Amino acid sequence: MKTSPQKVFQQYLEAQGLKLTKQRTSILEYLLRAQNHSTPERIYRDLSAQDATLGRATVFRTLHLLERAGFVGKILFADGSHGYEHKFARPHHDHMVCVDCKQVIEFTNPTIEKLQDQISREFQFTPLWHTHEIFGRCRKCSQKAVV
Amino acid sequence: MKTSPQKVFQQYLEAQGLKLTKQRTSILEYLLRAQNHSTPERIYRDLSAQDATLGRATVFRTLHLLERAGFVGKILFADGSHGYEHKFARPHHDHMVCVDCKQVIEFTNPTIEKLQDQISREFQFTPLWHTHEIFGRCRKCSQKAVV
DNA sequence: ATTGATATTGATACTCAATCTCAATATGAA
DNA sequence: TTCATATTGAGATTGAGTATCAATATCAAT
Ligand SMILES: [Zn+2]
Ligand SMILES: [Zn+2]
Ligand SMILES: [Zn+2]
Ligand SMILES: [Zn+2]
Repeated sequence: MKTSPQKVFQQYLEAQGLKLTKQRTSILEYLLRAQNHSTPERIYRDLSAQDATLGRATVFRTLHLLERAGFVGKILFADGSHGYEHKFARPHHDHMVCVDCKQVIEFTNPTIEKLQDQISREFQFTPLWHTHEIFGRCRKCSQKAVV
Repeated sequence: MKTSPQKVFQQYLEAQGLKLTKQRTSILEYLLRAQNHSTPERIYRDLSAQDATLGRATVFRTLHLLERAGFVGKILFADGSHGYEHKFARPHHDHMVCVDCKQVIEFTNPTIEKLQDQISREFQFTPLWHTHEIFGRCRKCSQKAVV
């Protein structure tokens, strides 16, 4: 039995008494397709090129819905803006963001994750999620920057 | 010989060919005084209560100036907004932010810091700064939330 | 202390992302 | 097919942050 993201989303909506609409499907599939991290504005621009009636509000509403459901996560950019990435069949990871070329490198470090839990426990803090981003210059941009 | 934050700021401005104004001093001192992390809007509201002529733009400009100089750092809140904290005579630290009462707990973990450098090295990434925030519920709010 | 080049300021207008409103529409259970 | 209700999109609105620019403050040189 195969559980596609679409199916999982559908089941989530059903469980919440919400409806599956073509807009929601279309935004979900955009995120599944996307290589880089997508901004709301970019999603809106790209999708409304296909379907001119798509509303900006729906894009924001759907992203919030997906975020609440835990199907997408935020990524912070160096300028303070942010984008989204889907979390279907992808383990938790954090980001290194190049301040020059905006490239995003994903990393995972089990030790850091464990230490975060340990620190939380020390403070009797109940962790729900975290943001861990290293800003700097990627290999290529580091070399250029020396010049 | 004592170097007050004010003195350090003054010297920085001088070195940059910038001028020391009463607005800049006043914003710096607000940050030094502040216990909690201050938002631009809060700073503007509080300071303009004293000096009704203070402009919003000056608050933003000064915060950016202080940030560029490395005298203040950002803190991210759970709703995506952010505040500032001064960095005079305070070692680097990261944050745990309570999603209920908004309380901010500061933590330091040398192992995590070292691991970040190590990861960066692996990717030949040159780290400049990082944001590491754990969102969740503080001790008090965790207890309430069980109810 | 006065002068003057220039950095700074604040009022205002503006931008842009994100949200709100609400009438029209789509969904899906019955 | 029906119909209660969840959803949508156009357009208005908010709110944080920025740009403009004439008036002002700073500070180094006199
Ligand atoms: Zn992590
Ligand atoms: Zn790069
Ligand atoms: Zn740190
Ligand atoms: Zn709390």
